[in-house]
Amino acid sequence: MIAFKSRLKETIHERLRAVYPVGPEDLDMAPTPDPKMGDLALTFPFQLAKTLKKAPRTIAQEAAPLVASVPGVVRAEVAGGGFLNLWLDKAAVFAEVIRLAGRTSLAPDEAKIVIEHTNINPNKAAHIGHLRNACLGDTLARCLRFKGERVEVQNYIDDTGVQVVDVVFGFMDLERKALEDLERLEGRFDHYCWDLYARVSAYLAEHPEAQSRKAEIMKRMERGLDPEYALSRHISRRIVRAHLATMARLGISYDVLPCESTILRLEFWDKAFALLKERRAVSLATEGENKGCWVMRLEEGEEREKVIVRSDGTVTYVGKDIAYQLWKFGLLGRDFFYEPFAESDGRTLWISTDAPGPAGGPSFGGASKVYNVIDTRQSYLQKVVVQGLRSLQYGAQADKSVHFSYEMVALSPRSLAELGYAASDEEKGRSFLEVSGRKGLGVKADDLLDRLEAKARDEVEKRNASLSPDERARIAREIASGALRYFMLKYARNSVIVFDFEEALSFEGETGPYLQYTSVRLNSIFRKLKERAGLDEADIRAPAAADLIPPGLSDRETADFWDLVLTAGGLEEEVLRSVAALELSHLAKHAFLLCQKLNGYYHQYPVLAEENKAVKAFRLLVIRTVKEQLLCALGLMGIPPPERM
RNA sequence: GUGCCUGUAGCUCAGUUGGAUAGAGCGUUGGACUCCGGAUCCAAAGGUCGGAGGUUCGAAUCCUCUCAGGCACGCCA
Repeated sequence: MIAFKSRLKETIHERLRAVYPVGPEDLDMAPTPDPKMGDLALTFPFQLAKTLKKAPRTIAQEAAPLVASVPGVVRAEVAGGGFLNLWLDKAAVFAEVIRLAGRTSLAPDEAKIVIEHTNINPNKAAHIGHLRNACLGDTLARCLRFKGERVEVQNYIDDTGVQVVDVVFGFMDLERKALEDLERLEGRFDHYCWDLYARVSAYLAEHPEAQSRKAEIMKRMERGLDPEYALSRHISRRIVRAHLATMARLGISYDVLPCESTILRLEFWDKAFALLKERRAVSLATEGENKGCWVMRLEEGEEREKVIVRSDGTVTYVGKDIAYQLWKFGLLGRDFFYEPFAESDGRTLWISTDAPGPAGGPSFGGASKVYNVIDTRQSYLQKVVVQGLRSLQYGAQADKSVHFSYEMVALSPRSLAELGYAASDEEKGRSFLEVSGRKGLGVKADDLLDRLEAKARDEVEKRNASLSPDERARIAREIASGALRYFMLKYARNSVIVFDFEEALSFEGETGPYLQYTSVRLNSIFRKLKERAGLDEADIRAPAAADLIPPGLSDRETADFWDLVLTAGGLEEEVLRSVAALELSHLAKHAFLLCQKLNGYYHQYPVLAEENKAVKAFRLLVIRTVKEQLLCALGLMGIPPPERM
């Protein structure tokens, strides 16, 4: 459809260019507000009115005959103050949509794209905020792959001491547990640490003197001394596995897990630091409050500078991030070593190590474009990182460093009550509250998924009692996953999601299960088709373009069919728009709209009961084609389509 | 204080980069053929797009001012 439209645009431009001073830029083709007014509206008469000193309407009238004879256009008419509206050749468009249904004619723009997402600190369970990150990142990856891009997904693991030291402290001092005790702990380990982490935070607030003990643990961890080091290693690795399991419930997976500990041990920073000094991107502050630090001057604003290396010689977070970003682009001249960490669907997930393993390991990074999926609160730091690249004269890479930012997931007062959280007076006055790991305040990803699954299981049981319990459980998992993924995608990224259980647990209206239900209903039609007529869905053949639309189809049905097919054909365009704006809610809304139209269509026009054979075949072809587009859209959003539900 | 983001129906949100009569979902009210599944469909009610100026053929969208809310600005990560 996108190819069809660009061919159309090219031809129109060629015709107009002969007569008017129009560039391809002036030639926007927008949908009309009402299908009665045609399919596409050209607005160039307005743009030309000034230079030609003619009324837009006159220009439109003159241009109409030029445009009306373009292949694919059946009619052109002037409307309003100077719009030139086009009616498209329905059969030709339908034929194109059938040909490309579920596929794409798009081509890649990049040699290789790296997407970094999820990035949960390995000290506690994943919560709803992390889910938003992972759903956005995974959907972006799917969209880019659909477009034909080569995509590598990285999940960065900050496994250094600072992240896990609180939990180590908790196990050692508050719980008096040794490594063997941890290994024997059953149940969800990350959930256990969630509670422990909150307890430690509360304890440290009450007992400031314990800070020195925590510092001591930290030191021993950094020196690799047991039992502290062994404990921290056990905790972080086990929690990473728990996070992976949580994300797997949503169909989210990764190619590689680069670890901060490896970045340090392989001295990525030293290499980056040498580069920064060599190219004078950082300088040693000799006076002022940053005396003794290596700082980077920030371009924008007044003379602000950011500390990159502290006066004690250690590197800050931003410094490490610059090194990591350089590596992603293959600019560091160094690589990690890798070893297998897990297997899923026959694919190996690799984790970075500091020592070479058996020969023939993979290699990662070296991208031409990098997306970092990180919430908007880190905008400032991401800007500094990009500026670091620019200061190193890697302007091209700086331009291709994209911060995919999004707003946080916060908790509604109702959710707080449901979680049993006692809000302070100050907190009570607010319309939402931020998730806080320190306070143990938040909705754990697994808990939410569990609740969704339980609810879905009830519903499935009501409707599909004849299915086996295993089957029902599988369907419930798919519904839970679809509900959650759609929920995370439907909001624009700059909108704070004020999390509310009732909304998140809804299966009606604009929800994932609604989309899934649409595809299930279609399955049902095709299942019955097979039973009654022995005809398989895949065997529905499209006639030649001239015979696609049966003669005598009512005007109303023609209009409804056309609306549906135009929407279905717009998927590619919608994906491009979503990726360009990093606004994946476009894709979500589009899929929802498609379902609304599809549901309305087959409700109004019975398929199997239709007696006119030509009309019946036509309707079958329509819903089969649209279903393929719908499945494609669901796949892009990672929403599983159950066979029944 | 500086920077970024947000303000649209009772509630939660869209609004195709400036297009024609501002749209969904939830909630409310009223309806749906022994029909392919009611997690569905149809209909009604509900709006000075925070406010005031400006830019032009045309503004929810762009510019200025202003009000309200959120976030960020560390030798934490």
